[in-house]
Amino acid sequence: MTETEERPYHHGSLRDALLSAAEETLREQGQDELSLRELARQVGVSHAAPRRHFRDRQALLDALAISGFERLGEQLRQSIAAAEDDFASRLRAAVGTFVRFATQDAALLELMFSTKHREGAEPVREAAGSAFEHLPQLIEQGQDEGAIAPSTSPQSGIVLLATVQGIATLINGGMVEAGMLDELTDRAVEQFLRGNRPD
Amino acid sequence: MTETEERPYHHGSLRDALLSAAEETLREQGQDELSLRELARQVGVSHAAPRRHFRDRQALLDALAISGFERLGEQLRQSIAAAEDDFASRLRAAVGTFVRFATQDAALLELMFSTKHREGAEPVREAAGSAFEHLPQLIEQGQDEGAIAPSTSPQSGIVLLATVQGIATLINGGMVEAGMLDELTDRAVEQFLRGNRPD
DNA sequence: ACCTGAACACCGTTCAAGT
DNA sequence: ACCTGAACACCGTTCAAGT
Repeated sequence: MTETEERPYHHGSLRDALLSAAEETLREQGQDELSLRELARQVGVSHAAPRRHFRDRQALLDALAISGFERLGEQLRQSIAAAEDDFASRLRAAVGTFVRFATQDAALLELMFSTKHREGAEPVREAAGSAFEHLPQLIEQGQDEGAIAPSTSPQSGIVLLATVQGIATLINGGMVEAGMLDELTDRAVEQFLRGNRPD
Repeated sequence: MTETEERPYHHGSLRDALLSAAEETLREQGQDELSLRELARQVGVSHAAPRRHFRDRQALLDALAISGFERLGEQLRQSIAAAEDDFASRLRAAVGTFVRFATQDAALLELMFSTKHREGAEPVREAAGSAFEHLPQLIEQGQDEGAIAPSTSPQSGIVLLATVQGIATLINGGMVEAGMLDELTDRAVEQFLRGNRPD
């Protein structure tokens, strides 16, 4: 739909053009179908041009993961800000946002949490850290409100995060019916609240 | 280490030979490094020979995922059988087994729960179902023992499953330090038990 | 600085042909 | 039935050269 319009690149924003073409391909075709040469073709440059901006295919994938975390972080921030001020409302909003993001962009989720950027991809992990940076504060708020026990460690937040990621993965992989999404996430939140409630 | 011994194949067990070579490559090099041609070379047949047993690369990946689920299911069965008879012991044993499997074979875990076999890979999902088939019974046992509430639905089990998968994914992807593994899984189990306890 | 074109080594997949 | 060898179209990556 946005292929051969007027080519506003050729000099300006090759990097961005490649990235957004890649996002689209990732969403619609999956990671295996993502080819540097094909992207170059779509964007209208030679196959060697992307090299200036991404040293290799993995660098492109890393960049996609990073922009994914940035987008997710932004959405989390917004949904928390838009929710009621109490802990439970904010938590539910954040979890809902994450799970929606994760199931709407399955291939991207997979890429973001992939094994690939294990070594040498510090930036990806930093981006992941930033996306979830408000989580500890949220836990604190819950403790201050008395919604969860003061003994609740920040690691309980990580466990909840893992749960949501896992639910999305099970659904994206087809191991669990998509219709169960809401029920499972609701249950996960309830379990978290009950499992960490005071006294 | 098992490359060029005496080649006991050439007729017999090409399929098995390819599969086990693939498992090794997957574990040591990752999915991207997995090439049909290279496997054929390792096993000592022409590059077109694998075609007889795997119609394409995806079929090989599916077969790897299936054998992964079979192995995981077997390990789960054994660890449950070897544990004390009470619900909590069995649950902890099963969760520990899953998490160990998942972190020792990161690339395989990723493949097993991947988006790839979404359409047309019924066998993979069946294998996944078999691997976790004892989970509902385990939940029932917990209810019978009064360890968890009678209202606990089987879906709580899925949530726990998702949690463990998620923890492994976070660690395998380097987003969480590997040293936190035990702490996180313990916390996940405790939260599950507290979140579903009776009364 | 940014891009091109040719070149290299490697894929997955297909197909006629061999045993 | 099972495997081979050649062929096709496609990669990622590199590098000298152009503007």
